[in-house]
Amino acid sequence: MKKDQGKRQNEILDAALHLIAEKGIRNLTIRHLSQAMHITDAALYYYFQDKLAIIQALVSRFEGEADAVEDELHGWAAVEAALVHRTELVLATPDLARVVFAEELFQGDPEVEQILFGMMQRHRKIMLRHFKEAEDAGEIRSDIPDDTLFRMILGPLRLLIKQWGMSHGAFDLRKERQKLLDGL
Amino acid sequence: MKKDQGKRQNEILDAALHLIAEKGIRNLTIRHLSQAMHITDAALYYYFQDKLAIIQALVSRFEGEADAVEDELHGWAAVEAALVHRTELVLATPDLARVVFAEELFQGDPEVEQILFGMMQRHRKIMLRHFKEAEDAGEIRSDIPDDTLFRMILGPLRLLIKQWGMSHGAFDLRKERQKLLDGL
DNA sequence: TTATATTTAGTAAGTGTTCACTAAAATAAC
DNA sequence: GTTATTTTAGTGAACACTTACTAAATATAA
Repeated sequence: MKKDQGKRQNEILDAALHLIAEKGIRNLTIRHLSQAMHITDAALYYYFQDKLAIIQALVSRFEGEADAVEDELHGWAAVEAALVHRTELVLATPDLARVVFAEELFQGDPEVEQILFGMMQRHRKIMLRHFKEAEDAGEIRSDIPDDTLFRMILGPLRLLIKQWGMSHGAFDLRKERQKLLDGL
Repeated sequence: MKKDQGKRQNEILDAALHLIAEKGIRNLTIRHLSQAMHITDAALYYYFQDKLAIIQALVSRFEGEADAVEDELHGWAAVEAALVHRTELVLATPDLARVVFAEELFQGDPEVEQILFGMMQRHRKIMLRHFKEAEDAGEIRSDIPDDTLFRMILGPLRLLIKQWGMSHGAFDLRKERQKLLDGL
């Protein structure tokens, strides 16, 4: 169980993500996953301890991708960059669009829920910091509470990505994202 | 199979909603549902043809509640009323908060997906009509495309309700809703 | 040969669903 | 007003199948 496990593990995670994107979390079963990988179900346990480990790895991997923060930017520019980064991430991995903002999918798995919750909190903190900078720089109104501001900016983005995912990429995500940024 | 089936059916739907709100859609099984009702699993089939019928009834019932439209209001007032109505609905049935905007929960059931899609389209049309009226009345900017406007208003509301649901009602939904309306 | 990778063959529990049957209540016939 | 019939609301066992998971044997590659 040594060297190239990581590579194969990633292939498995890709397949897992695809299964979820296709038909929801209920479709992510050991059997389906092994069939998608063209191996036996038992073979999966060579790479992951159990099913939970697969889901956890999936979630963790996403956080790694999502938090490629651009530390050079500040204020409103950083907020914009974050929104752009999210949509680009989704464009690069369309399966993500049907999973990213679907926290309910993992409802019932307390351990996964906790990981997800931690992720959201971290992300929220980063955004709030950017807001503060933007307010100080006079780039945005300062009469709106931070949490409300967070909802007013992230809410539309989430809905946009969700609509795009549900429609299976039926419209131009970049174009709609730009319209949204113009509006905000 | 006649008269007061409706009443018992509704009790079953309440229990079903509760099960979903608790631990996600995976927790809605015939066995769990029958146990929650303190009857046998077989008895459920006295009231519903199959499991799909239960989910369909649940979704349909929600639409009935959600579309209690106030036809007297127009323009921005109607938009505001709609947002208020949604939050009040959620407050009245907190279990809803963990299910309402979680379309992914039903991913994979094509029939349910279609019902849900129809619901969303109808809702969207109603909102767009209100937007048009509000624009004509000069109550809101008219330089933002309708779909973007829809996302900018409904997105934050969805996120707000979702956060409230995930936190199990940890904050004052009415207060946060008001802050949101002030911001918009 | 020795790690690495995968299969075979199985487990116990859970899934939706159907079946034949029943006690009690409401309805109809006499 | 009692008897006969039907409806209501359920039970309990079985069905065919899926779930996550495991131990042991086996093939593949260095």
